[in-house]
Amino acid sequence: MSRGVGRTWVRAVRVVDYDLGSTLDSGQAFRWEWRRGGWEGVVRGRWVRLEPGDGAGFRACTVVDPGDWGWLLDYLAVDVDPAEIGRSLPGDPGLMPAVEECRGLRLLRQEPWECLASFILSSTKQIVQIRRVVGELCRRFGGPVECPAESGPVWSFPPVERIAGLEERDLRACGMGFRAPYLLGTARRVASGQVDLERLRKRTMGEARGELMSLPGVGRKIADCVLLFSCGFDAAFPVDVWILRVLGEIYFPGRRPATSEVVAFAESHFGPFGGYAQQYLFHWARRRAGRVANPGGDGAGC
DNA sequence: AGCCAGGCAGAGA
DNA sequence: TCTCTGCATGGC
Repeated sequence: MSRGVGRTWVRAVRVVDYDLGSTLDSGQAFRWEWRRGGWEGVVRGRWVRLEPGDGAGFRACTVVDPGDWGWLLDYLAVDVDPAEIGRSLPGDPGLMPAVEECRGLRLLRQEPWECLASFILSSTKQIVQIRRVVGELCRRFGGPVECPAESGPVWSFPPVERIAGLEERDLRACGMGFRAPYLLGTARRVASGQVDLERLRKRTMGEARGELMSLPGVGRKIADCVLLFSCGFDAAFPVDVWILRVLGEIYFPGRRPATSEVVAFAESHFGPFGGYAQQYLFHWARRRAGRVANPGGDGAGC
């Protein structure tokens, strides 16, 4: 619920090599918006504003009591050390520019349902379009989230039970087309308790992937996105059209490898932090192609 | 105007 | 197992 009065909580987060723009606007999450010099979004049901700092961190603001801020620091993965990841990844010449330029990018620890639903809606859609459909889904079926008047209104991501209770036409009205029955079918399976998204992170990556791929509209790529962006499996390596192209350029010059070949290669080549390599390459390739606005960037890269 | 987008599922070889 | 196709919608 928007309101014009009320107090604000502020926390200075001290962290090096953290770039909010490349983290929040690299196609992992679809709800963050750049407004008046800060990134605004909803994390664990709370409205949050994040303002870039002087290079040694950033500033976080909420309008409800944030407690110890642990929920936000966990979501943003501020505990992750990019230097350790850089040492773990292979020193391939073709990979190095992406690793160096995207050092400040973190993999978020998102809520599984929002992540899964968003990526079901992502298939053969451009990121700008995914953002629009997800926004429409929240506007129609989410609940009000308290925020400053000048930032609102803001809605939560609809709970799985809410989506499960809708009809296919309600979802199609959001502009998601043929993905509507996939989202509805998955929502109903999750809401019924047949699949427990919260427990996926406690299982092996292979088990969690199999569970996700049993859901309608979820294949290998979308399953890997959920493993990587919400379950903490940093070795997961989603292969989409961008990654297919960029890995083709670097590792398969002169031919066009099949997706299955690239998936198998990535699985054995990049190691325990392969997912970071994947996101570095994805963001780097999209930035190179001029598909990232990069607001608030310092001009020095990602 | 036409090609393509952070794919998936089903059919046929 | 691999390849091909239909699927809604809209950006560039």
